[in-house]
Amino acid sequence: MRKERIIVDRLSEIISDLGLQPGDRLPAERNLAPDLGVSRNTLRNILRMLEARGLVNIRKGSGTYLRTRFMGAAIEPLEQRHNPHKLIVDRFEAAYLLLPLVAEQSALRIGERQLADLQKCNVALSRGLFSEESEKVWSESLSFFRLLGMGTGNEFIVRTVEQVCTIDISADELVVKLSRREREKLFAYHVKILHALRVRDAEEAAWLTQDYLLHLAKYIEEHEQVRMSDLVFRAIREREGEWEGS
Amino acid sequence: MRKERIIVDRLSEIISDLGLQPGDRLPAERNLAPDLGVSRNTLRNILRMLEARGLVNIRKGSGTYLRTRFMGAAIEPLEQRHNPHKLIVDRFEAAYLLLPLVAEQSALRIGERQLADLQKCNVALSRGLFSEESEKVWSESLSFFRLLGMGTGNEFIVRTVEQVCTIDISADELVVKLSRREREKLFAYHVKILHALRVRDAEEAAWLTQDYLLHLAKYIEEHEQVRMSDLVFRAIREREGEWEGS
DNA sequence: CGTGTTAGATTGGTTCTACCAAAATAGAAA
DNA sequence: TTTCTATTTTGGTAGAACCAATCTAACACG
Repeated sequence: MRKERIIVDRLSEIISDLGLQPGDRLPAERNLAPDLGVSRNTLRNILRMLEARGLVNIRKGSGTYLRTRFMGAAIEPLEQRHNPHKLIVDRFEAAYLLLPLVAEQSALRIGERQLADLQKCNVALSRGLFSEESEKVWSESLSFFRLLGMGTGNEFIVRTVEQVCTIDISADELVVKLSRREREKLFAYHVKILHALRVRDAEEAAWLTQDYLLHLAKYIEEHEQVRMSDLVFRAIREREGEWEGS
Repeated sequence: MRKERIIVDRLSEIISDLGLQPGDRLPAERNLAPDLGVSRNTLRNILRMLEARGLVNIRKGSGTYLRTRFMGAAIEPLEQRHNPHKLIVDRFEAAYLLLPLVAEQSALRIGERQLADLQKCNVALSRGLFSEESEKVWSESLSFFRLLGMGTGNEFIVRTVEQVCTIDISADELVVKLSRREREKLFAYHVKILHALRVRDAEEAAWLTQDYLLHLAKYIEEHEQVRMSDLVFRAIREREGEWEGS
């Protein structure tokens, strides 16, 4: 993935040399590829990636158009990792902030079919509980929140959830190993959240989602020597008291 | 984009026919491509897209591994556009929900350099106010919020803001024409938001951001015959009272 | 028997060339 | 001027050849 970064940097230079503004068309692939020292095919992969991130706008037969001049900056955060765990820390912070809102809206609008999908997802999860491949379980758990996002029916919210709920194995991302007991605990949240959605209790759904995330974050802090962001850290400490009671 | 959907569906069938579970390796690209009736090249693009969305896990020299069995559902929402304005409606709703939180966090952590970037952005905006190219002004306005997102230093939040603040010209997206007076009004928000960031007033930054969005949403409702989502619609009506006073 | 090494096969990644399809453009005809 | 058509430009797909990381299994050694 490092190679792509170099190419995007070169591309940024070219864009800035040409003085391209948002909305302008950038050179055709056939001309651009040699300048970057890669094949057209590889360039296309990169442009597709940039399109997925909304930095560029590809129109068949017409050209590829620049959407924002802050291109380097958009890729930049990918390497500011002073902390090797920055990815997972950022992920949890973003999830802590955004997912409860998503759950709240989802509770208000989710349809029967989507509730059924969530049900299926939970069933798959519960089966996974008895296997020892914790990685799979975690990945199904992410699917649950993806489906939750779809419940809102809002395309942009779905995309946001996708971003937050997608672990990038190709990066050096932490793979969390969960104990059996912990898996059961977390699964209980899934059940409760689904129930809250069914009875349209938006507030409860949001609260449970946040609780789930904080619980998981605390577990990771303890077992993987990861220090969460201040925001999440404080939120965990605040809620710990309530957990004691249960 | 419709073709990709069909192929992903076929792929889902194959996966289910083979009884593949999350974690299993799916057939090699060379074997899979013919079964799907596409070239290996095209298949690779699709697999890359699925990887970006976290549905599969590609390992060079080893194979492509399935991560979740909910594959078809992940592509679905992209085509439910009964309402031609659904894109902009969804966009405003997502922005209304998410951006205030982003502004709040940004106010707490944004650095001097990034504040300077925002300042530059505002200067560019104010210059644009006197030209008649309202489209570009709007695009700079989006840059403002992009930079705001970067102020949080959280990679995932940045990506989220990118999604929400990026208009997709290739889709049939509405291009908003703003009157001179309206542009000045909206620009005033930029100045106020930047000031709030400078003095680290998180609450004020969040409130102003929300206000800005609702103001703009109301304008679009009136001038473009767009009916915003219920959530945004109600929020506008609630806040209208406060606007009267000013 | 166990273990480390190595050669070959497998698999994703890249390059190259040719061609297809949508879009933009220029020029002829009305 | 407007409208239509032919041409050019541009992104999209196809298929073959080759590179590089990985895995596999046979082999040699202790």
